[in-house]
Amino acid sequence: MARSSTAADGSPRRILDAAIEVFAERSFDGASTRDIAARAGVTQPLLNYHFSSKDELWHAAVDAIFEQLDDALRIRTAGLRGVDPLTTAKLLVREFVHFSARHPQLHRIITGEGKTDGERMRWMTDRHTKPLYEATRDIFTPLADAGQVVDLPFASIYYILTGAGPHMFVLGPEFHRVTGLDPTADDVIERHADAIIGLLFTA
Amino acid sequence: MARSSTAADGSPRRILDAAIEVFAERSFDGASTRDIAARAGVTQPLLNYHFSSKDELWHAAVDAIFEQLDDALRIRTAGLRGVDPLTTAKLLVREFVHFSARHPQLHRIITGEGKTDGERMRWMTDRHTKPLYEATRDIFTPLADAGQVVDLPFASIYYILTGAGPHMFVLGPEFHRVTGLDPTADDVIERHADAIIGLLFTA
DNA sequence: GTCTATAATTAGATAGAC
DNA sequence: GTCTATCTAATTATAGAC
Repeated sequence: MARSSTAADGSPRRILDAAIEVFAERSFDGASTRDIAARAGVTQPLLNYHFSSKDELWHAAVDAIFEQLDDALRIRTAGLRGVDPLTTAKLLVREFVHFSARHPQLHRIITGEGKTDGERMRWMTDRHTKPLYEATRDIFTPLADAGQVVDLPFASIYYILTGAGPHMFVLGPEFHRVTGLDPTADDVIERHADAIIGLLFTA
Repeated sequence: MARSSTAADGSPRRILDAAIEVFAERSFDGASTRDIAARAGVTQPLLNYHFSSKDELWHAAVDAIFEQLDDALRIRTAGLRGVDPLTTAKLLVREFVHFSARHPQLHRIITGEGKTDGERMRWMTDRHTKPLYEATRDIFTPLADAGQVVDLPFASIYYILTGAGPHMFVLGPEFHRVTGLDPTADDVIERHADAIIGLLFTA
């Protein structure tokens, strides 16, 4: 079991949590190590002590946020042995929407890096995004064969799910200003999960 | 009629086009005015001559890219007087997906700024995003009343459309690496537009 | 209108005390 | 393990020649 952390641990953990926040908000170039250090309550050179460079800190932060997603999805499926694949898939999609609402940092980082073909994008894609894509495909393919999922190529389904699911939370401040709704409110999150599930599943 | 530009004009226009590119790729903080100047083929102080600061250049770039969207949508609806509202709405959604594919910069900038509650986010939302939201709502509301649109609150529909529609193009490099598909290929774009329309409209 | 040169600030990283 | 002090490089913006 891995630390999901809400802070409280030692300096490395607090630095990592602050790094996730700042990298998500400002992207890699815009994030300053001084800002990260300030939010972690430590001085800036301490980041170089625990993580040897800004680049390595970024990699560690991305590992940590993806690990939090993996944990959330794994916990959701644990002890679901007898449940049918369709119900399991819907529960996973619901958990994914909930996670995106509670941790908009993940998709903020993904959209910050996935748009340019650089070293960081390739590392993140090979290590995290592609395995997630393939695991999701393995769950959806039998359902699609059984006609229980909307009839679209899986690539479309995946990018519709990961686009539509987190978007209102990624743009939380904008969403609130435009609609007057609170993207952190339980009923808004639940209704959005219902909407995504209703769109993607046909059974 | 406004310049849609593919470059070729004077320095201010070339600087603006380069600024859209770089702000989209690296977000505001990560974009350097030297990089923008280099891509525009001018020296860095010239940006301050034409646009007085990096901040003003950003505002001008955002106005320009939203103007390009407005132009594309306006041209699409021009001379569509006799066409019924449902067909018009579908054509607009299709045009929106096409625009997002050809100009992923727009939603790269939106996701870069809409995630933090700052001065730029508020300006962009009040001036561009909210009016677009309201115009879209005016088109969808009568269709929803007639049962021709999926039965969801409009806020959900809008953030599903603007999340799912552009996402594979915003993450173009990642999408290509994960799926092997080319997000600039005409058939990929067309099929994605079909998918979005199929999901949102019930008639 | 566009350039070169440069000022003022801030970035990431290192040295060394404790 | 954490700090203060500081180095070097890169940032935005300005001054002034042409």
